[in-house]
Amino acid sequence: MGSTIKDVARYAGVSVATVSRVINNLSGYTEETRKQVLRTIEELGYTPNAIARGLVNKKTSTIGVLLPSLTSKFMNELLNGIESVAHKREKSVILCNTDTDGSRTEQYLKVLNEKQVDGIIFVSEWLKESYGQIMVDMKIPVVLVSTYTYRFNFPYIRVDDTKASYTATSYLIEKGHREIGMISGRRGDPVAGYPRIEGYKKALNDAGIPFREEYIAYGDFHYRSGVKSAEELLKRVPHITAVFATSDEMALGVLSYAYRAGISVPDELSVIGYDDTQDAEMAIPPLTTIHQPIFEMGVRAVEMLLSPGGKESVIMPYHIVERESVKSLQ
Amino acid sequence: MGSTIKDVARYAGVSVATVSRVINNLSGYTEETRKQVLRTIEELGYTPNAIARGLVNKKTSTIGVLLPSLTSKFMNELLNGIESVAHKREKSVILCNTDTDGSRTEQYLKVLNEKQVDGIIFVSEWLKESYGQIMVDMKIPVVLVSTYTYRFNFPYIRVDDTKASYTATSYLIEKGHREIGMISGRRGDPVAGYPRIEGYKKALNDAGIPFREEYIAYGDFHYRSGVKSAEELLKRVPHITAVFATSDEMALGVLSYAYRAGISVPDELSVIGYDDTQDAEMAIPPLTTIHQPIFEMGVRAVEMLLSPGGKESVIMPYHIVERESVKSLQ
DNA sequence: ACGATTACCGTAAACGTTTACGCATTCTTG
DNA sequence: CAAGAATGCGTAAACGTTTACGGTAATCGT
Repeated sequence: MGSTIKDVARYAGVSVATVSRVINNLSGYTEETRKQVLRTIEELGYTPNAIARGLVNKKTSTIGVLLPSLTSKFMNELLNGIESVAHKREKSVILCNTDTDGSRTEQYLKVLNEKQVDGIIFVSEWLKESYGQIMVDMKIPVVLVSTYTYRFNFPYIRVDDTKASYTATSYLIEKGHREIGMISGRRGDPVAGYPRIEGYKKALNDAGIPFREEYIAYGDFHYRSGVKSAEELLKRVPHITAVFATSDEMALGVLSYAYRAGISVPDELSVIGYDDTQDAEMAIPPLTTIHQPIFEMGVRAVEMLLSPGGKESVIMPYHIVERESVKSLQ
Repeated sequence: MGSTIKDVARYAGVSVATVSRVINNLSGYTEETRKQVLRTIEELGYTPNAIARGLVNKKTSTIGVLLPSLTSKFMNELLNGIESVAHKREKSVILCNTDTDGSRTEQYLKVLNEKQVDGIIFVSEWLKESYGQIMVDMKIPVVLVSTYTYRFNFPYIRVDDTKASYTATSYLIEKGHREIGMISGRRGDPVAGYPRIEGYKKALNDAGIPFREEYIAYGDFHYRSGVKSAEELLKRVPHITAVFATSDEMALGVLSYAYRAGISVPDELSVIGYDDTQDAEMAIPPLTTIHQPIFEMGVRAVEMLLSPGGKESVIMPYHIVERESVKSLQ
C-alpha cells in the first residue's frame, strides 16, 4: 500500500541512501536534491516504516509499563506522568496490566522482549525472582516505581513507606488520638503492606501506646475492601477514634461505611488516607492524607529510564495534606 | 545479544526454514527434528524477534488507543476493558493520550502509522476531518468509542446520549422536580455536549416545563469544573431543586460544593450523574446516575476491531442506577 | 598547476524473519 | 513393482530500512 523509500528514490531520481540521509537529516547532499527528495516524499505521501527501522537500528522507541491495575487513581496519575514525558521524548508506551497475576506478568514480559522494547517501567508489584531474571536477560534498562528489590540492581523511585506511615500515625497522635485503627494492604505484601505497618507500630511505640493486632484490618487498596475493613474494625474495636487507611480509596471506603452507619467524620471518627489522589480532594469531607508526588514519579521514571548514565535510585518526598477528615481531640 | 533463528538452525543442524516452521507450528518436519529444534531453542534461550516478523508479515499485533484524558474513571474503565481482551487476543496496546490537543492527536496518528499498528480505537473526541483522512489513508481498521462520524464510515460503539439524557431528566421530573439545572460539557462539543443538552430540553418540553438557558452551566467533565459550575448555577438560579450533571465527576463536584455551602443532598438538592463509574458508588451520598456499560464497550471495541467481517456500529444499552442522591418531591 | 581534501552520491550488505519453490526420499495404490 | 503423491527439508528472495565503503567531481592549498 504505502510507498517505500525505494519509490521515493526512483521518483526523485536518487538512491535510497540519499533519501535515507535527508530523512534522518544527515549530511551528504545538495540543498537542491534535498528539496527534490522532500517534494517527492510529499507527493507520494511517503512515511517511514518504523518496523524496518527498528530492525536495523535495534531501537524501537517503545517502552513497556507493567502495572498491577488500571482502575485506581494512583495508577492513572502515574500513567499520566509516564505518558506525558514519554510522548515528549518521542517514545511510545505499551500498556501492560498484570492484574496482580503472576502468569500475566510473565506473559507480558515475554511479549515486551519479543517486541524489542527499549526499556521497562515496573510498578508497585513485588519483583519476584523470576521477573527479575527475565528482565536482566533482556539486557535493557528497567526502573521500578513504588517498589524495590535487593536481589537485582534495578534503580527505583518511591517514597519511604515506613517513614510516611510513621508520619501519618504520629499526626493522629499529635491530634490527641490514642485509639487508632489501621487499614493495611495485604499482610504479606512486602512493598506497600509490611513497611507501612512498621511505621504505624513505631509511631505508636514512640508515643507509648501499646500495639494490638486487632487494631489492624487488611484490604487490597481498593474501595470496597475499605468499607469492608471499616466495618470489621468498628465492630471489633468500636472505641477507636481514628483510622489510618493506607490508600485514599480505602479511606473513602471508611467514609462511606461511617456515613451509612451514621458515624460522623471527623466528629466521631477521624480518617487519614495515603496517596493524595484526586479521590482525597473529592471526598466528603475532604480527606486529610499523605501526599505522594505521583505524577512526578512517573516523569522521573521515564527520564531515568532514558538517561544513558548510571541510574541512582531516588526516594521522593512526601507530606501531609490537611483537609477536613481529622479532628483534634485536645 | 540474543540468539537468532540462524543460531538455532546452526546448532540444531537444520535450516532456518525448518526452525521457522516448528516455531509457527506449521507442517513439514519429523517429530524428531521438532524435538531437536525445541531443545536447542531452550538451550540457547532463543526468543523470536517480533520486529523482524512484523516486517515480513506486515502485522504487528499492536493496536493504538487514542483517548483525550487518562485521569477519569471513565477512561480507566474503558482502557481496562480494552486491555483485557487485547491481552486475551495477544495484541499489545499503545497508549495515546491526546489530552484533547489536536496537534498531539495528529502526532500520535503519525506515530501509529509509522509503527504499523494493526488497528486504532478512537475514543470520545470529536473526529475531525483531518484525523479521519489520516486514518483512511492508513488503510487499517478503526473503531470509534463514545463518539461517531457521518463523514467517514468508521463503525462506532456508544450509547444514545440524547435518549440517556432524556431519561435522566425525565427521572428527575417524575420525582416531582420542575426546577432542574444542568451541568453540561463544553457547549460546542458535538459528541457529549450538544446531544445531551437536546435530551434535557426534550424531556423538559415533553413535561411542559419551559427551557431556560440560565439553567445550564458548562464544564469539562472533570471534578473541579463540577464544583465551579455548581456554584455558578446555585448563585444564578438558587431555587433549583435538582441538577443533572453529564458526568459523575462533575456530579461529585456539585456534591462537594453543596457540602461546603451547607446544602443537604438530597434533602435540599437532588443530583443525578452520568456514566456510573466507581466515583458514583464512592460518593457521599451514593450517586444516582445513568449507567453506561463502559468496560463492555471497551471489550466490544477490540472485538469489533479484530473481527474480519463487516463492522456494524452498535448502540449500547443504558439504565438508571438509583442510589441516594435524588429525593422524591411528592 | 597539481596533489590533497572535501562534498555529494550510489552500491550493496545487513538486520531477523517468513515463505515460495524445488529436490530427494518415502509412501501409496492399482 | 512402477508411477504418482505425499512428506521432509533446504535455498534464496523478500520485507523496508540504515550505513560502511568506494568512487567521482569539485574545491582547496601552496
